[in-house]
Amino acid sequence: MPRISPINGKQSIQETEQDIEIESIDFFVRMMGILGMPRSVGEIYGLLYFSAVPLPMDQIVSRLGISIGSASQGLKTLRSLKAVRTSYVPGDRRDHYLAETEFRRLFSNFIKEEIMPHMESAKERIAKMEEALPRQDEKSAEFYEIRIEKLKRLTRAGGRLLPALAGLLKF
Amino acid sequence: MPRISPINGKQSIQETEQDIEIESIDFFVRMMGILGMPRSVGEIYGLLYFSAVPLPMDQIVSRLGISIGSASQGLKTLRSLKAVRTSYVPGDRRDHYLAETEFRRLFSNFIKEEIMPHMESAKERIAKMEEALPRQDEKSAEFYEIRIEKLKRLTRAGGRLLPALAGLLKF
DNA sequence: TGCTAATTTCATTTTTTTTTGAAAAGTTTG
DNA sequence: CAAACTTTTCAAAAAAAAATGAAATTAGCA
Repeated sequence: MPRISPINGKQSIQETEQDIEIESIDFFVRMMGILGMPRSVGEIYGLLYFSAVPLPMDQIVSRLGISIGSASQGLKTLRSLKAVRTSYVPGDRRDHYLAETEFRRLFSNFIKEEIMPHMESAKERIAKMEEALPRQDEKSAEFYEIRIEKLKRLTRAGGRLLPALAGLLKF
Repeated sequence: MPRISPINGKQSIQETEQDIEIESIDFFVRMMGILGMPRSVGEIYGLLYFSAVPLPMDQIVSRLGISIGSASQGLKTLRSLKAVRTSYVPGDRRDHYLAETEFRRLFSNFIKEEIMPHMESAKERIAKMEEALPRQDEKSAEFYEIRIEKLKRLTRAGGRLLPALAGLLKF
């Protein structure tokens, strides 16, 4: 989305801020994409990340040109990830949103909420495989046992490593 | 997908193997899902993971009930991730596929191929933000600088941590 | 080289996900 | 408590992603 520059090449402060905003939205749309989040969620976070003041939902809607449904849903997702929080603005009955910018906390939350539940169900499925196994005593049993053991090690390692990961984010 | 058991409660070896296969496919479909891979890719890997012998594509197609297009495309993806490799079977002109079961290697590849390129483009986008910034010298400039600095630390930390991650998988 | 089996490609179809917008529900304040 | 404003919900529409299958391509073999 390249914007039209003034003829003299000098940009106003508002234009500079808009440029950063656009790049920020672009940045987080892709980041959230990697994490499997819809576009609108990235857009909202990207807008809030470079906003010096908390923004109410209708501002998010008009600045991003998305529907109020998307905005409401996107903010709900971001709240559940603790990626945004509301801040009270005196004399205004609307909720105002602020981006959580401590990535360490964000990741730790993401792993806990979005990844760890999968690890749990993975363990259950491995247990089912083991149930299916023990009755046989022929040569092929060993092959299956080894493969199952590998899966167990994987989930064990994942279960330990992932929660520790956010802690490694030293920055 | 519960299967019909024989009346006497005893399962044949083939049935046991089918059970494990089904659980394996289920397991990897979800795993791959977390990593943003389509269902068919998980199915193929799950089938191959518990196959003692390398399987040709047409077996994959008939056993999973997927189209040859999906199978071909899925195997292509898995090959590019080095999650499967072909093995030569004398007297058969078809390619036979085998699952790579060393998860450490798999993750290292996945991070290198699928994640790191995004980190690169993230750095480029941050650079663009910085270009947009320096001209201004008012109080708000500091706010933007701090936020940009945070993004830089994030990508720097990510760029170091992620490639090291597979190495931490001690199992 | 020509024949055939195996695989890839890709336009189309199907399925899934995301967005929209309007109605319903909830809140605040005079 | 009722009017005005804000937010949520959810059925329908739109968009995006994945699967299909048939044609095109490639590779093995006689």
